[in-house]
Amino acid sequence: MSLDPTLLDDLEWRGLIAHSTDLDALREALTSGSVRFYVGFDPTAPSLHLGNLMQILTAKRLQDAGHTPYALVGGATGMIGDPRDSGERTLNDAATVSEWVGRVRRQIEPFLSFEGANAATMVNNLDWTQGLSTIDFLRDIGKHFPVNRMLARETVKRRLEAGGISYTEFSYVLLQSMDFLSLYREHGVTLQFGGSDQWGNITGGAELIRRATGDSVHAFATPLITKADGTKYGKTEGGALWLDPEMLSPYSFFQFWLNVEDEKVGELLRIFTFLPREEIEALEATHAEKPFLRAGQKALAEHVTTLVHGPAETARIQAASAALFGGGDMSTLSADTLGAALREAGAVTVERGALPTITDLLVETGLAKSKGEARRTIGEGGAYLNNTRVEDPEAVPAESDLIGGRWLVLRKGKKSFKGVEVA
RNA sequence: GGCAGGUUGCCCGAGCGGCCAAUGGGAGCGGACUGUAAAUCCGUCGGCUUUGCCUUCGAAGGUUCGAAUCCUUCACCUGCCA
Repeated sequence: MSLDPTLLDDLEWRGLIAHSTDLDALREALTSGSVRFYVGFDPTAPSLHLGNLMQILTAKRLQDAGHTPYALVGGATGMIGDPRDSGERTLNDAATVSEWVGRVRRQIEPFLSFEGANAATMVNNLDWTQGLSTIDFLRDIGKHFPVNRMLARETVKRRLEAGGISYTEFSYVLLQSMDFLSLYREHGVTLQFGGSDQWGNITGGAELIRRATGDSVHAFATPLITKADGTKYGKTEGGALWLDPEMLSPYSFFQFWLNVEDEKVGELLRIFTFLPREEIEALEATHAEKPFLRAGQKALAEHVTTLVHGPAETARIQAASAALFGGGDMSTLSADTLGAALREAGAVTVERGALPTITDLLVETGLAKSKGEARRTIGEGGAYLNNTRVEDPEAVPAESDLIGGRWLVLRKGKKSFKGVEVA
């Protein structure tokens, strides 16, 4: 595999480097041979999410440019949990963490190539921590960490002000730093990157390597993506923006990208797609001129959904979105088209001849969490059957409402659709 | 270990015996305006068999006609002292 010398320029142009160690030294390393690099993922949930995707794609960019990935899933660090501002984490038990390790691995694998000269390797930090004795850990690792430096870290400072931090989480940085040292010694890994919230842990590792071996290694951090108003990204009605289709339907995933704010489209295209620079700049120009076309959002939704859920699924979602958001008269749609669309959006089946009220249907489809909420939605004028507003909470759909003889399209607000199939 | 303060709905935070399903802000949800945007404005925001009923104010008891509000015990958190 030949090296792509423009890699670092491309990463910088895409805005993927928020912090870094000496960039000139890194550039030198990246152009003189295949650099072994690592990026870590802690199994703190059964699925990875939006923020992790940025790291996965960045790893793929590096591999595509000829460098060698070590993808670390934190079976050990996941047992501890890195400190975050929202306070002390609840510890997960070993069985849970171990199951999540497997799920996270399977999510990462499709993005990397495990063949060829720069094949990727999956590693688990449990492998080099579980046999380590406390005394060895304190002598070999702990000795290199001045507590005054650890206390000065931003997250720790904030936690101390906001009510304290346990020794467990305070020690997290030692574990992650040890990972870098271990991968450096065992595999010759000389570059680590991660999210900017991990920057303290990442530099901790680089510093540990320097103190323990005298060698200097490379690191960079990707930026934290925020909405235009500065708040955190990655929320949908279902919670975080999960990559697992069981936890967030591909349809909702697609919709998330399609609804991205105008100001963020360019940034997200650069970070989350592999489109070349000229194409992204052309999209941005189109977008600036005619924002109402939302060409940027459409390209973004299509490309990212294809990366995560595949081209076939993406095509189905696009057809579904077109059918549901096309407005107008739904009764002209064929039952097949509509059925496919509604299964993407989510659908429930009810028995023919025993149709429940609109209120009950809103609850059954999950559009409303309780009957009270369903009634409220109807009272607010936010409930629609086949694109027609429903005003009576006790209304029952008629046989003549069934599209193609078996489908009802239930909508709450502007964007939430669910199907009801009468069987 | 001692002393003091705290624990209220998704989050923050009022309430300090009846007028409390509980002020206010944020988030969320719906409507209007739009481009399935942003901003703004309006409404809504425990549950139900909904002119009423049921369950909520860290947990369990108690006082009272009546408690989120008073008392007791327990749990957890914070600060100061040791």
